[in-house]
Amino acid sequence: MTTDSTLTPEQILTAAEDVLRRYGPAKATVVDIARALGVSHGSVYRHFPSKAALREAVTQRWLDQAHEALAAITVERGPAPERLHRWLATLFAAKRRKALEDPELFATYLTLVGELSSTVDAHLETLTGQIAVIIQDGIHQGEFRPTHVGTAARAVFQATAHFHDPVHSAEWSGPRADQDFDAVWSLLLHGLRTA
Amino acid sequence: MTTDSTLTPEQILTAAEDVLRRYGPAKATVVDIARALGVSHGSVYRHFPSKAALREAVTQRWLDQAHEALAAITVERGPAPERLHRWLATLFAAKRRKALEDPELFATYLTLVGELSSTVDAHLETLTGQIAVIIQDGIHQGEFRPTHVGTAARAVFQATAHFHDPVHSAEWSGPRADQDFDAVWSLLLHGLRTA
DNA sequence: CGAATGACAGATTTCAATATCTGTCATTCG
DNA sequence: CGAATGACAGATATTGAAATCTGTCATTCG
Repeated sequence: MTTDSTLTPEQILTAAEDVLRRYGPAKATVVDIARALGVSHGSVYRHFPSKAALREAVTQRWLDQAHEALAAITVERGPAPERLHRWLATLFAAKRRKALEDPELFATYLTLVGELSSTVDAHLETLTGQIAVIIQDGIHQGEFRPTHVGTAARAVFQATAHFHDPVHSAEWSGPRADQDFDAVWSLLLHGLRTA
Repeated sequence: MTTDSTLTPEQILTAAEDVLRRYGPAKATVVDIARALGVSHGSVYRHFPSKAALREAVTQRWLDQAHEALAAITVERGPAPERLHRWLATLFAAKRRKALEDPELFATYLTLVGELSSTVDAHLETLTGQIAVIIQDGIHQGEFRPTHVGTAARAVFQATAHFHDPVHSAEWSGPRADQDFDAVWSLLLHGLRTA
């Protein structure tokens, strides 16, 4: 049922997302969210200890959904170089799409990045972990030079940070961005490959 | 003479730098700068058309001075790989040093980056141009694979952006930063080298 | 005559009063 | 008895009036 008699965290999260989209991260209040649900704002605090925790949960869910395609690529069996390229291109495209289609929630995410780094750090570790898996596969396949995969994964992530880092989202428009990404990718690919 | 009877742009820039350092970019006013010089604020407007132009000139001068060592490395004759590494390390170190030693002027620069991109773009073009020169030398020396030097230079600059981009200056502390830079450099070096 | 001044209008910033919000909790509701 | 309420205190945000600043220009100064 969509209109259950008891209030669930998921319902609150969805309502919060709507309110965030409508009012933006600066204006959205817990009272607004409670009003959207037809309950008192005290009830919201039964499920989330603070507004910050609620915002964090919204962002977490939004981020997980935005990145779900990446996990799939990670566990594929094909050639690692192609998979790594596709993984990075997908990450880049997902961030760009979200920034354009859902600017209010993207702004919320950007705010979160600035104030609460632990959630973001965890996410970044998940992402570099996925890169590490693909690089490991590439080494097994004989496509990539054997190296410390963790170090290499961090390097690949940071070298492409300019293209997926939300703080640079303003520079992601235009065809130049894709050209630039290809140029960096080309360099990284040669760097990872066996001699 | 330090206390000439006529007001020169250089005097204004130096006074502006002092005021900026003392009050920070948000509080410093043209009236403050004029007071520091013992003149009316109208006089300042004889030499600079606007406050924005004055701030831009201050940042320009500060940036030029911060990067002067880079131009020297560019025109050296030694092996390109070592020079490129040193060039990048110098850029990284210079940014980091300025951020720590001169936080108020660094904040001014950061403000400028956000609002007036043309000056910054010009600076960035100068820097990528220098990278291109070194890569070109490397190709001549047979150290680097022949490629479009402009494209490769942009790629190198963007792949290392995370380490010299002022908006990420908060992440430049600790030994992790140097390790990460080395890992990215290693990847880029292999990518540039001849097979 | 060129360089500097200071009064001025409009734009921006400050500041304090007011309103709203966050988070708590004793109480009510089912 | 657990879930929801709404009144409350302290923190934060909004607002509008006053102060300050930016940029101009007719005038003065050397």
